[in-house]
This record gives sequence, C-alpha cells and structure tokens, in this order.
Amino acid sequence: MAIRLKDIANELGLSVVTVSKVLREHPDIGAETRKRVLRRMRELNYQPNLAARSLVTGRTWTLGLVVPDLLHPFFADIAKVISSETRSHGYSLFISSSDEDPDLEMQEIKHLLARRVDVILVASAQRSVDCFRMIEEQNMPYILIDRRFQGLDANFVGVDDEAVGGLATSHLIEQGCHRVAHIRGPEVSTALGRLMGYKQALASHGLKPLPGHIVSLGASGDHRGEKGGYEAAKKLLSAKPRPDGIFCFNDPSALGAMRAILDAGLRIPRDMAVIGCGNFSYSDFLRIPLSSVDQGSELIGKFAGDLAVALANRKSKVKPKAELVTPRVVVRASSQRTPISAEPDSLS
Amino acid sequence: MAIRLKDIANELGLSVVTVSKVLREHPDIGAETRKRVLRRMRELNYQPNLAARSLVTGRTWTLGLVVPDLLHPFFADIAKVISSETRSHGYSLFISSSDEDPDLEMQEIKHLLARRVDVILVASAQRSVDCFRMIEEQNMPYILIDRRFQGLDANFVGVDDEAVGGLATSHLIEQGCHRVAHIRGPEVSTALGRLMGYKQALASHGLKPLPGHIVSLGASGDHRGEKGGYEAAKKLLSAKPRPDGIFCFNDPSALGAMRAILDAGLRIPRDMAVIGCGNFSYSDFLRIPLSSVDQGSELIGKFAGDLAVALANRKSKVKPKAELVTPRVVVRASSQRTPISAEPDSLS
DNA sequence: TTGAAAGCGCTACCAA
DNA sequence: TTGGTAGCGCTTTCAA
Repeated sequence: MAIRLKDIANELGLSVVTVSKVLREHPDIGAETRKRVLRRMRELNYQPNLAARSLVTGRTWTLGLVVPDLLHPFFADIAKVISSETRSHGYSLFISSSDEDPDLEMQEIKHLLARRVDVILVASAQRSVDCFRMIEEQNMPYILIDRRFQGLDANFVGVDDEAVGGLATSHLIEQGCHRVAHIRGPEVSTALGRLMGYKQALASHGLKPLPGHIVSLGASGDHRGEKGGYEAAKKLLSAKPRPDGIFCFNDPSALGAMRAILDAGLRIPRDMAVIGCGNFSYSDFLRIPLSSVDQGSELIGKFAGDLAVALANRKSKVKPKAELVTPRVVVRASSQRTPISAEPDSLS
Repeated sequence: MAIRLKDIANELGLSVVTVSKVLREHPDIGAETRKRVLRRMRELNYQPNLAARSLVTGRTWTLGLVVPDLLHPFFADIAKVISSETRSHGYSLFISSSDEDPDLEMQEIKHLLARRVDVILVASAQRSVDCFRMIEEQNMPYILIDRRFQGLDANFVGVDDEAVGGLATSHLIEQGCHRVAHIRGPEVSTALGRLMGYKQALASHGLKPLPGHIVSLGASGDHRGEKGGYEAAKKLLSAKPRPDGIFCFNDPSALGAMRAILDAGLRIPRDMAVIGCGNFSYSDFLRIPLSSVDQGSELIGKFAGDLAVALANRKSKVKPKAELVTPRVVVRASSQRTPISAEPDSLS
C-alpha cells in the first residue's frame, strides 16, 4: 500500500541497498544516482517504514513518558518541553496519564517495554520500587521525573523539594508570620521533601511546628487538591493558636485553602498569608493573586529531554545522574504583607 | 538482549510458532503446552516485540495526535481522554504540540506517516488542505479535531461553534446587555463559527453588531490570548457607544479583557458583562468568576478516540463522519446580572 | 495439535 | 561505486 524502497529501486533499475544508502545519506553513492533517487523519493513522498528499520537497528527513535495527570499544568508543561526538545533529535514521544494509579502506570510501562522505546520517562505513582527493578531487568534506560524513591539509584530530574519548602516557609516568616502552618501532600518524595524543608526553615528561625499546624491533604479522587485544600484549611482555622500563614503543598490546594479562609471571614494576607507551589499560569488572575514557588517545569523538561537523548545514544550503562532544579519564590498578593520586594509575573 | 519468542521456544523444546500461538491465544494448542509456555513467559516477564509484529501484520496499534498547544487545558483534556479511551483497546498514543506552526505540524505528520500509525488525529494549524491531501495519498485514515477546513470532506470531531457563539451572545442579551461586542479569534473555523453564531444571535434579537464592536485578538506569539484580550478590550472600551457586554473567543482572552475593564475602573458585570469559552478549571477561583461556554472537551476526546479505533479496524475507506458536540453555558459572576438561574461549578 | 518455510521492509556486511 | 546475501522478531500459511 505505502511505497517501499523496493518500489523505487525497481523503477530506477537499482538495487534496494543503493536506494537505502541514499536514504541514509551514505557517502559512497554516485552524485547522479543520488539525484535520481532523491527526486523520485520526493515525487512519491516516500516515508521509510520505521518499524522495519527499528527491527534491524535495535533502536526505535521513540521515547515513552508516563505522568500522573496530563491536565496538571506542571506535567503538561514538562511533556510539551520534552517533546519539542527531543523531536529535533528525531524522536517521537508516547505520552500517557496514570491517574495516580500504580497499576495503570505499571501496565503502561509494560506497553512501553513491549514497544522497545529507547528510554522511559516517568513521574511515578508507584509505592514500591518493584516496577523499576523490572525495567532494569529489561536493560531499559529510564528517568524518574519529579518524584524519586528511597534506595533506588536511578536517573532523576526534578525540583529540589527541600528548597521549595524552605523558600516558601522562610518567605512567610520574613513577611511577618509567626505561626506558619503546612498543608502537606501524600507520602511521595515531593511532599516529604517540602515538609522537611518546612521544618528546617522553621528550625533555622528558632521555631517549630505548633500542634495541629501540619495537616494532610485528603488523598484519593481529588488529586488536583482544591477540595482537599479547603478541608485542610478549615482544620487549620480551628487550631489553637490559629496559624497566621500557610504553606500549601501545591497551588490547587492553596486555592481551596484561600476559599476556606475567605469563607471564614478572614482577610488574605493580613490575617492569614498563603503561598502555594507550582506557579500555575493563572495565578495573577485570581481573586487574590497567589504567591507560589515556581518549580521550573521548563527546565525540568529540558534536562529530562537532554538526558533521555544522551541515554538513548549510550551503548553501555553508566552511573545514574540526578539533576535538581532550583526553585524560586514568586511573590504576589496572597503573601505580600510588606510593601517592598514585589515580583509579580505581571501583564503589561 | 530482550527475551525473544525463540528463546522461550528453545528452552521448552517447542517451535517458535507454537509459542507465538500461545501468545496470541490461538485455540489449537494443548492445555499442558499452553500452561508451560505461559508460565515461562511470566517468569521471564516476556514482552513481545511489537515492531516485529507490526511489520508482519501491517498494524502498529499506534495512534498519533498533534495539537497546537498541549499546555492549553482544552487540548490537554482531549489528549488525556483520547489516550485513556484508546489504551483499553490496545493502542499507544504519540502526542506532540505544533505551537500553531503549520510547518512544524506538517513535519510531525510526516513523522507519524513514517511510523505507520493506524490513525492520525490533528487539531490543525494548517492554512491550506495540502497537508491532508498528502495524508490521503498515503491512504492513512485521519480525524480533524476542533478545527475543520472548507472543501475538505474529512472525519471531524468538535464543538458546534455556531452554537457556541449563539449561546454566549443570547445569554448576554438575556442578562440585559443591549450592546454586545465580540473579541474574535484568528481565521480558523472555530473563530469563524463563533463569529457567525454571534451575528446570528444578534440578528434573531433584531440587533446587529455596532461599528467597532468586533475586535480581533492580536495574532502571533500569544496564542494563550491574555495579552491579546487585554488590548482588544481596551479598544472596545473606547468605542462609541461603549459595549455593555463582551463575548470573548476563549477564556484566556476573557481574562485579559476583564483585567482591562477593571483597570479602566468599570465594574463586572454591572457596567460590562463578560463571557468566555472553554470553561477552564479555575474559573471559579478568579477575582470575578468567569462565565464561559463549555466546549465539552471530554466528549470530544471520547468521540475522537472511539472514531479512531473504528477507523483503525476498518479495511476499506468509508464516508467521513462529522460529530458535533453541543456546547453549554456555565453562568458565573462575570455575566450574572439577574439573581436567578445560577449554575456555578461550585465547590462544597 | 504442532511445526517448517516464507516473508514483512529495512539495514549490515562483505564481495564485486 | 554498486549490489547480493543474510537476518532483525514476529506472523501467516500450509503440511505433517
């Protein structure tokens, strides 16, 4: 149905090998022959069958990416950057969402193994490292994104989560908050790192978390976290003493938290300052523009894409590499108590 | 490196064919043999090489999706739904962003052709239909998403854009707006359809657009449209007579427009009502919650996924099919002038 | 119920 | 500079 090398070879009275060499810009081909072949290829809009090529070369020029939720701007951004970063090197990218379901994710990864992608990239929802041992057994290079696992020496690209927690918390303290609370995320490395950073920042200011000032986001079914943030903030509002600042695990939970605070008749940031994490695109347009820690999703995507290309080109295994992106605080109204040092991502 | 059918066959003293049949659940295989083979496959975590299979069967169980911008929640949602909808049928999905660049999109489509995906899905940024003629020449089934082209009889799944424009405009009129303006999008079917619906709705109320009340979004470099919306709204604010309602091509442009209106010291919706299109997730959390026309991205994704699976299963070409999703208005504060008929996508 | 042979479209290797 | 041969891992067909 589609045109094959053989068709062009027959038409031009050449061998398949010769045409194949022209295709791959092999040097030892006569100028005249090359021209004839190229012209015919263009006329027929010939597209080489990459599956056939893969079978011979053992490389598919294909990468696989699994994220928890493609709708989440953080992961969408990473996916987009990885795609465009690797496309220029000739790769195509399989993308899928796991919906935070470890089994679904595992199934997707098996698919990618069967497809013999050159590298697997995954922002993982696994609870154990079994899945990665499986990948390693198949000698498939892989890169963890955003979330890592204890005891697993793997390639990793993500933000420095302790720095995230530290920056956010210190910022609130510097804005005059004396009782900074934390709405923490689930039992994954990102949430744990931010929690750690939060505690360390408090400690370095001679403080520690007050009782009831660390609340967990509700877990399942609401991974975007608005509802969880709302509920968590309600708990914080009834804590004694009441916090005067909240560092939220992510932006959606911060949105929920802000709503709860406003519903309770308090003012933001005067009575309660809020900072989230993710720096999502519409922060500036919110009822109260949301301060947030930027996780550098673009940089993460860029690093991950480059690393993937590098891994795909390597014959032998090398020591896994971890790249930590440095976060930065973007101050907006929700935490801005002092008039100075504004840095809103403003329009105009 | 990876395990092959042959390895398992040799180990078990069977032929490759037998093992292959077990793999594909072929009926005429002895119960005992089947059990032995399956057990060994599981032990070795055998993953069949799908590239090799494709070469024989001519099907890759692979789909390709190209969208203008994966970061845009509308397209991210569609991508996610298509992925999960088709995954259960055994398909993997290549996803890429064209950044609204026709050449980049064309290049991506050529890649997909070379990969022999079973179906191409594209929310296209093309200006002409050449690209689709090329796809047709290769006998590749394809589905247009969201945007269609005049004179091209192709499979299409998208929202009914005239209905979008009609619903939005009628809603503003019913809320008491007498001079409804429109911030229109670029020269693609979606923008043209919405513009048409806007005019028709005005006409059916015995009105027509006043001079200067249709303004174009600035084009390039800002396809998310906030800045364009801001500029466009500024023009509308200085129109005489001034509009008292704006139907914006999409939500980002509506955000920009609202900012311009507030900057000018006007109140929303009292002085100027605003409605967008897209119903993006965070509408409820905005300074002024944004009314919007929901485009039914989930339904679009579902239809497109199902259609793709159907096309992949068909041997012969059939008449292209167009599926139009019916939009619905989601009323929030930005257009709510009468106290009744609220239908916010509210929390709690 | 099992398996031998042929071949999918391409590339690697070596000979002419 | 050109091309014949072999083979990538799998499925299809048909014979045993």
